[in-house]
Amino acid sequence: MTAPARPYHHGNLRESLLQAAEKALESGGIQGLTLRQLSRELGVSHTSPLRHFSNKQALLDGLAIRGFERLGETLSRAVKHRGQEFSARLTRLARAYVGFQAKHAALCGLMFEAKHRPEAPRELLEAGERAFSHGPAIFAEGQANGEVAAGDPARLSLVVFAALQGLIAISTNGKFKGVSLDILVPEIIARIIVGMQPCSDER
Amino acid sequence: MTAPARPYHHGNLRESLLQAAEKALESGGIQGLTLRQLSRELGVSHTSPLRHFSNKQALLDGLAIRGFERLGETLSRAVKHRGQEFSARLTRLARAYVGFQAKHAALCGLMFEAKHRPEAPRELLEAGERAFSHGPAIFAEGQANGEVAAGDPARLSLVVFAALQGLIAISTNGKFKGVSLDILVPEIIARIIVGMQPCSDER
DNA sequence: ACCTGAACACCGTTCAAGT
DNA sequence: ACCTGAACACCGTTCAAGT
Repeated sequence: MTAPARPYHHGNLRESLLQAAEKALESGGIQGLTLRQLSRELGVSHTSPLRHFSNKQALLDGLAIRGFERLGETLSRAVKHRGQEFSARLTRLARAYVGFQAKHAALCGLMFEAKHRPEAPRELLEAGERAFSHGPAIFAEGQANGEVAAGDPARLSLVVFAALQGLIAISTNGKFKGVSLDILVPEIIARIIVGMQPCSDER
Repeated sequence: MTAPARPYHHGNLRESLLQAAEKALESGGIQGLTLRQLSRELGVSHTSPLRHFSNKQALLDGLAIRGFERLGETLSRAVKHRGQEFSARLTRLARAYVGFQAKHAALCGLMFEAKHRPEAPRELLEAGERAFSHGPAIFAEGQANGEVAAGDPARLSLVVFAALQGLIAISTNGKFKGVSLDILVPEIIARIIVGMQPCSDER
């Protein structure tokens, strides 16, 4: 029996690179994320990363894909409890989304920038769509319960996520004109939901 | 009479740098924007830019400030006609905002990134606020005409701009799931406006 | 299969010097 | 006041070579 699948000098460099890259991103921004610096930290030669990622952008894409996967898990947990009424679930989802972005600001910036490129790999686009799929899901369930007006759940969900995403983009340091996002998020959700309620008093 | 205020080797390098930088940004993205490359194009030494901007970030900030100023002018033109009804004006404003971002995508990315930094200069933050001031303005006028429900105009405007900003961020290549922003923008505006109309049938 | 080291063509920034 | 040139400490990527 030969030695197990233990690579040459490191453990599994690909995984270590992604972890170190994310740490570097959170602490020093995209500026501090350098293949050579990563190599130094992991004690390998400065060309080793190119064995696992064909270039720097490929590593960034890998980081973005994992980011979307974790975002998806976070949103999934937020909408888990099916017993609640629609507006409560949507607010939980919105808070989870904004919270994730606040916690991983640099990573989220990278995620959307990576997704925007025309040459973005299919895997990345799919990871993004999976992460956002929890929105349409609860809208569809809300419609099934008669809590939400008819319409394409994906489009209804888009309005909410767009508003949240824009709120984050426009705000500075988690605030807009001194008002915390914790306060603005439910306010915005409430305002948008009004336009999505089924017409109980048709005339 | 001595020679007029004609600088040493160039015309006015500061202005030329900003123009060349914006051109480089639009054509090659932030990647292609390099002090040394700019210097080469303008035929000056590679350290000349540092005479006018203390470092690269200062030049990027300058670019962002001008970007916000031009955005403000664009939005100002969009809301000029006071005779129209509120919803038409808001839709024009929204289209102008999305159009500007579509036309100057890389610049807009830079603008918001620059504004997000904790060390962003005061001048930049003020330019940003001025650009967005046209939103609250038409909301206030809409309220004066009885077309919009009561509430802080800045907060009402925020909901709309956040939704637009997020729509741009979430979409890829000007589309979301194959649907053009030209279609989605008025749809979103219409959906949000519903929640802002004054209660004509109070009970 | 995986890693290394020299080499190449770039960067931003500093600093003493020039006109 | 404005610009230059050498120098420093970095980059990403290629490529022949090693185990």
